[in-house]
Amino acid sequence: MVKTPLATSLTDTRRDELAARLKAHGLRTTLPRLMLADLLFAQGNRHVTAEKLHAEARAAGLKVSQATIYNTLNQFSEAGLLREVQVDQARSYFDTNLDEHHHFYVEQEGLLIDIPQEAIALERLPDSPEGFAIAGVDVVIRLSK
Amino acid sequence: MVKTPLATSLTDTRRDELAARLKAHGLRTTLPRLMLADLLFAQGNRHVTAEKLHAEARAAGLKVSQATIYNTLNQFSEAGLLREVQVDQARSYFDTNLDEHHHFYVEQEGLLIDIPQEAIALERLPDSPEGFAIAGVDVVIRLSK
DNA sequence: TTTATTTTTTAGAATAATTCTAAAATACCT
DNA sequence: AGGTATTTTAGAATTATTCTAAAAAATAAA
Repeated sequence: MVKTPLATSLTDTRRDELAARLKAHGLRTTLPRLMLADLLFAQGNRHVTAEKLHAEARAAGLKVSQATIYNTLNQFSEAGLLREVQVDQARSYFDTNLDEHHHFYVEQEGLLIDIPQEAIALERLPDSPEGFAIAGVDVVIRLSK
Repeated sequence: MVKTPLATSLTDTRRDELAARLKAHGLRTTLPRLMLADLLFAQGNRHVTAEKLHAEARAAGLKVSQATIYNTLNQFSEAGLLREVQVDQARSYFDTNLDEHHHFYVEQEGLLIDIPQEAIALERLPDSPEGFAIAGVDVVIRLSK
């Protein structure tokens, strides 16, 4: 008899999909990773902080430690399942949208909104200083009420 | 007899200039502020972290506490003498260049380089979401070797 | 399937940047 | 100079994140 702690909340198909995705990115399939992946990837693109994801996980009945949240977010980022967004030096935000794109950020509410790359015409770009290559171009449009 | 601890490193003219600048921005003239302002504004535009400024201050012979460095950087920012730049969530950077402009950032070296606003053609900008106004547009070009 | 090996998870301590606190020092006003 | 408000300070407190070393779980081997 197999113990199914709460993986019940995932259908078999869903679990298989997510497991395949983890494996494809070199990550072992574990219950915390499956559940966190489900929270992250179930509902279109999202932006989360470690704290928010932890709260969601607990709300969903997953008893997972803070350290695992951080480990998972970092591993997912390194594996290319998430991307870290730099908008607030106080908190790290992780974005499930892997396309090149930009962001609106409402600091007062910690709210991040995607801007598709095509929505901004970044015509001219200055030459990089000697010996450096462009690793990425991030546009953040800061909003206030 | 007046004690002149080390304000000696500032000429009278320089001290008066800086004092006027502080006053114009609603800040009292104190020795720490004068000396830090001198470090910040003496040599064209600069980017500093609290730690770097503290090191410079001590190297210049100013015995100033860490708390004062933070207070001063924050006050100068609020007063509009500095602008905080968001490129690294681990550290706060402060920029003496108040013009609207953008940045190259070399994460590995903690190196920030200004890009004049005109050097980037930000043609189309998307409409802000209902009820929000644009507070600023920041472009960060991340560089690597 | 049992066993051995490697990877994960975890609680809690550790770290690092920054802020807070309340007391001593300094600046400014009259 | 004297009185009041503002600054500075040392050190404690806070917060996000990482580290540690041990227990748990996953894969590989037998």
